Amino acid sequence: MISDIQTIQINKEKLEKAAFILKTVAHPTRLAIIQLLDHSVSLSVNEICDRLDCEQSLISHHLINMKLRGILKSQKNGLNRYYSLKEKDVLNLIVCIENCNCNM
Amino acid sequence: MISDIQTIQINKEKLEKAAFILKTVAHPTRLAIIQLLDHSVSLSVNEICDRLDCEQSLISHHLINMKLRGILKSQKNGLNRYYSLKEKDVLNLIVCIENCNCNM
DNA sequence: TTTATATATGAAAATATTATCATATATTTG
DNA sequence: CAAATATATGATAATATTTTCATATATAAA
Repeated sequence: MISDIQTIQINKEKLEKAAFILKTVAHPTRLAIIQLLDHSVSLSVNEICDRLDCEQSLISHHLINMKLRGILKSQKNGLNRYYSLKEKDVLNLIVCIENCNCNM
Repeated sequence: MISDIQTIQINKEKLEKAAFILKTVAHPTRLAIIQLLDHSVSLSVNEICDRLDCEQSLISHHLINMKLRGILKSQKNGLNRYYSLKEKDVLNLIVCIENCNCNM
């Protein structure tokens, strides 16, 4: 089938999913968490709080949110819960943006 | 200098910029606009409205916003204003997400 | 110069996200 | 078991984003 130049199929559902992932990542603190986790196997909530100099509850909310959205996974060990990247793929996003010359 | 495993330098300003670009793109309608523009040299506001079945003023807001943030550029011709991608690089973001298996 | 058309603007309303705080829960240790 | 510690939870407040609507502006055409 010859596709009409004017007719680009926009898959609404796909775009919504994409936007959803992007939104999850589009926050300085959450990007920072992703970077931290990229450099270690896993980190406890408190370790992340310390490194980012950020309040426990706020970090917890972010972590749970990112886990819920499929970007992180976690594992409990004693008192601690260790979070890690579930999808290393998200790191590509960060590389993309860094290479993106959107001049601001 | 030997870098400490524990000490990953998080560049706050850089992350804020990255989050800013990501936020700009993290919206279904705006992703759709980017896709449309990727497939044509440029499109007028009305053309975009029609294709996305979306109200003029809303699209206009989105377009102006994306232009302001360095993702689009525009050119006026008579009554129309034609928008186009300023940075083809942003398309990589979309490819990244599509390849990202964040399971949701 | 009136009329029609395309786009922009700006305020207000609707909605979503993020941060804060107080406290709950779970686990470990003494 | 009581105390200490790590994390989670949930309500609320603070902010930010998105949508809507009414209208302004600019250009073209009759």
